[in-house]
Amino acid sequence: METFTIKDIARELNLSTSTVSRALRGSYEINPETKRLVMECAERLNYRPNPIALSLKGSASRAIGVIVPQIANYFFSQAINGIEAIAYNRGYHVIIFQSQESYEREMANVQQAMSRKVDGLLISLSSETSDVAHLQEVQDKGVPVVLFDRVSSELNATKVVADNFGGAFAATEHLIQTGRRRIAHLTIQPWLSITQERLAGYRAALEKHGVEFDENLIRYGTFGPDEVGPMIKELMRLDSPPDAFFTASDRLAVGCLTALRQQRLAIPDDVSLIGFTNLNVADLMAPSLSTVVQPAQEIGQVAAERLIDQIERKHRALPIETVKIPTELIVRDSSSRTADHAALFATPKTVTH
Amino acid sequence: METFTIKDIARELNLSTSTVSRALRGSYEINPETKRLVMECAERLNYRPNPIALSLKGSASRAIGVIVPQIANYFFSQAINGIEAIAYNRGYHVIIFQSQESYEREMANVQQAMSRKVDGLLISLSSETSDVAHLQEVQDKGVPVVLFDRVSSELNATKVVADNFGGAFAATEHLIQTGRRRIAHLTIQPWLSITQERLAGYRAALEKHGVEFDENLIRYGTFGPDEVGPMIKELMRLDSPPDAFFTASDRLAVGCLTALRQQRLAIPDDVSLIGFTNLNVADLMAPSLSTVVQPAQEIGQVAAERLIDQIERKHRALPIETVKIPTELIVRDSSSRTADHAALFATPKTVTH
DNA sequence: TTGTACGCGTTATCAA
DNA sequence: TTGATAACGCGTACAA
Repeated sequence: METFTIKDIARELNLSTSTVSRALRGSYEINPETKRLVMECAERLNYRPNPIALSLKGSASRAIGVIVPQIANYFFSQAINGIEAIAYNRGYHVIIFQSQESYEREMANVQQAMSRKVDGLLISLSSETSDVAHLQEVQDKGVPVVLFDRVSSELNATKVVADNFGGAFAATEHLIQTGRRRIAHLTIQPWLSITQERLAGYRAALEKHGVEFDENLIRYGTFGPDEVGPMIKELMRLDSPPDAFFTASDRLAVGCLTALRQQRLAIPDDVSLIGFTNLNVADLMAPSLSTVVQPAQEIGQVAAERLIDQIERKHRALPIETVKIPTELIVRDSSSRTADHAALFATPKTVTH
Repeated sequence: METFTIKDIARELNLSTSTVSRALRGSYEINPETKRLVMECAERLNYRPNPIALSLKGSASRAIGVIVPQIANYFFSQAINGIEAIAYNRGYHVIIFQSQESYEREMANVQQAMSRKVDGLLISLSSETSDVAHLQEVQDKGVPVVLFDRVSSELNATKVVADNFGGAFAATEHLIQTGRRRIAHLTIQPWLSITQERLAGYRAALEKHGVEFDENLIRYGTFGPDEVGPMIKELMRLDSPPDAFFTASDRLAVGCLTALRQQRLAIPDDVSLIGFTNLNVADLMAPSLSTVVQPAQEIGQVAAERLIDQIERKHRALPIETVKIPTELIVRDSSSRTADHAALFATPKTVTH
């Protein structure tokens, strides 16, 4: 399976490369018979245009750059899955970069993506990023940018996000409706768009139901595995400790559970509501936890669709908008959990040994 | 942050592009003063060589292709994370392709990677792949190939895999030592290297301890969410049903648990051993399940290191070898699980409401 | 020590 | 309708 160029076809047919090129891309006036010959020959030789040469020439590279903070994160890997699926169907390749939550590295990524002549850029901002000048520059060069999940209001670009407000609202309301009043909210860096939207949803639900908002129950940060424990301990030592937890990530959820276990603390049966996880994680956590499921894959798909739409109709002005993908609240109530748990941990009944 | 070329530097300094090129790559005899000037100017303009032009020129593209069956799979996303980390440190970009477990698409991926002039290829075979001629061709063109996780014995290339035999052996032996004799093994496609190695480890452990091997307890396949249930039901209806499960993937593990729950079947407390999951999943599954943890990230790192070593010392013949990365067996015994579980599901003691 | 010219694969422009 | 040529950015023989 050698790789043939336009030259090979030209030589084969005693034509010039330019004629072959025209025939191949169907453009311009050309002898139908010549065209047929070229197409036939290209088919026979399994000719594929060299994307590198195309990029160098300045035309489309048919590659899109994707910059995420971390690949090894269920949300992002699912999102990338969605992106890749759409990109593949529409004939694009995906070049992946990790910012590792570093602003420096994100800027380097953007430069590298540009120098690789990507046709468009899909990015979820690092947690360190507040200034978006580097993305503005990309746009200024005429390369479409679509933000997803971690977005910035300072950039005038299409954004695709989960309905963070709605998800947080539903989660909080559910907790309130099951009798909780002291709902701790463990979340990530306060300046991220997703953090703010979730907090807003949380507050709105409290307000609607006349539950007092208590700043002491909110914890922000990038918690390492060893930092969640002390934080939980601190919360539980409050005069009026939490009777529920609503966390902004599956990492925090797991950290929270682990901490409670290690400290041999208990919270009421159906209280702990784990927010914003991915569907697979939700499955694994079942039957113990309720969950707001993030539509990771769908976010990736929609973002990729929007980006490619923009790439392919650069001339027309496409509307810049923010697309909100709905979240899903999976509630496991006390009874179902107890039943599940009973089955899982019961003494043997079916098996003898 | 415009992008400057070698030409800009040449014009700026009234030099020819070739002089600048030489100065930049330090090669050849060149006036130290000129070199200094060029370097200084390049620094000032934040010059970055255009990778596209480099690739077209035929020299290194400083990109490596990574082909995996699925990105949205904990194992592969972690592996990619490891790959990207190493690649980044050594100045390479990662272009990702998904074969979606399709042989056709894997071949297309390989072609695309080649036409993007990757300097090397890292691949985990699709489950449909048995013929590796497409990879042989890549090697024949002088492009290094490293296989990881899902490898083929038919290709003479460096391979990086988990110690599947050892992990399966340890897991099975643990089950036997805790009194189990009817250990079901739920696994994936029988022709995959990893499947065979794990099965061999399982059998070796049985043999060592004089436990009879029963073909009826082995189940192969690509089980969808709805297929695990019936399979478990079937197993439990055997005259002598299993008293333990050893599964080859976290998906199967979760499917198995869900099925047991749904069917309200119970197996003894510390019996179900879940094999071959990734560390994060193991965390989530705790406290209920013992686990053989796959060193996904490390596999990715080692594979990337080997590949880049081969890329950068193409001239010397590097040894072709198979690297086995150890697995880790995390055992949760009955008592710890009970304690964990008690903390997690206990009636409230710390919280009043 | 430095400059000129060519080629990598392709497309666009202009001439035939 | 087709062919020759320049250009994209770079490295490198070869000439100066």
